[in-house]
Amino acid sequence: MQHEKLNEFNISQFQQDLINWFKENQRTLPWRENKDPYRVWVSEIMLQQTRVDTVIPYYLNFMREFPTLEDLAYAEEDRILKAWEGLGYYSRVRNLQTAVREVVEEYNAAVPDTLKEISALKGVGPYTAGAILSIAYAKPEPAVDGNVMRVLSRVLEIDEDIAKAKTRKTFEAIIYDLISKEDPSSFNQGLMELGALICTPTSPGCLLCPVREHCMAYNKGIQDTLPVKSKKKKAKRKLMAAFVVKDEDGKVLIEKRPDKGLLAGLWQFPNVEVESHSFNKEEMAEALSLAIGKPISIRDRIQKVEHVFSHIVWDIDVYTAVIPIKEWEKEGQRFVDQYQIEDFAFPVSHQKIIKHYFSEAF
DNA sequence: AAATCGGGGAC
DNA sequence: GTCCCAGATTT
Repeated sequence: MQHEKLNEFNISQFQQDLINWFKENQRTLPWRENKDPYRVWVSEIMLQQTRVDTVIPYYLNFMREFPTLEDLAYAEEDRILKAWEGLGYYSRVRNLQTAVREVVEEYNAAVPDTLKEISALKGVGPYTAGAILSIAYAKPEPAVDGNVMRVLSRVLEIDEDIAKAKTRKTFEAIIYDLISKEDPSSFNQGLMELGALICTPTSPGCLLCPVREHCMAYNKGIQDTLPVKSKKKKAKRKLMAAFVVKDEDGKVLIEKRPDKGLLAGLWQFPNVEVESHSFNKEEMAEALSLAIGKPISIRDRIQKVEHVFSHIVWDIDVYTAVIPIKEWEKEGQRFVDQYQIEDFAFPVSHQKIIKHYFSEAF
């Protein structure tokens, strides 16, 4: 039994109009050069919650560094994180490597082509599984992302809240009936490309839309009221103190973040959360001692950094400190100069500190 | 079901 | 400032 939303809907004509438009108007993108499952996979992970224009240079560099599944499987963690530096959601690349290693070991380096097997891989959720299966293996599986929910909410006048997790299942159920069995790749990519180029979040270009005739929202003139999406609450502010600790050679102390949680595995300057930003040298010295496990006195406050995440805002005061004698370098800590520091992956917030510190004569 | 997990670009 | 982006995982 077909989904009720598709009664009186011309499915085959919709498929044809969408696929023809996609074939004529799709952008030339590096991951569309061929259908190599590994290349498709990497692109889909990078594209999660990330714009095409942002991904392109990262994708080109990543495929140059890790051209094959095996290259990625055997790479060191600091190298893959460096390749991901600035892209955000860093667990994506750690999960990708975990999954690639499983494919090498369990599937003889061939990306599995069944929903059950591919969905079991780390970091491969419902969207990514459908995207790889349809694009690389021509399997008629739905790949429901934000674009698809926006486009179909308008075409079929669906007013479920797309911010709710279960709403994705509604669209998946519809797409099983709607998807082209002859060309599921162009169908899925066509929906996404349409969302990116025409059926945009604000002021959709309906007059240029290839499926305008099929669109219930357009025919009612209510395309601007869809999709329905509840708002998320705003980020919480955290006051931080970060420290550039310099040794007698002018090298600075960096440390590796824990392998779980926010910015896992990236490198940073020692830092702590503070109650307030009053510049009190004794207070800050105590905070620094807590951060690196050594008593050291503060020299100056040199910079203020504000960094906005989705759910947190870091308000960082940056201090310098000098140690007279270099006497330690514990596990997960390094003293590096301004050239060595380039080999380590830093969160953007601390890249701002590097840039400022090494461009001035402190 | 809600929170966590980055960063940037468009408005 | 707000929204949202080819989402997945954890709580």
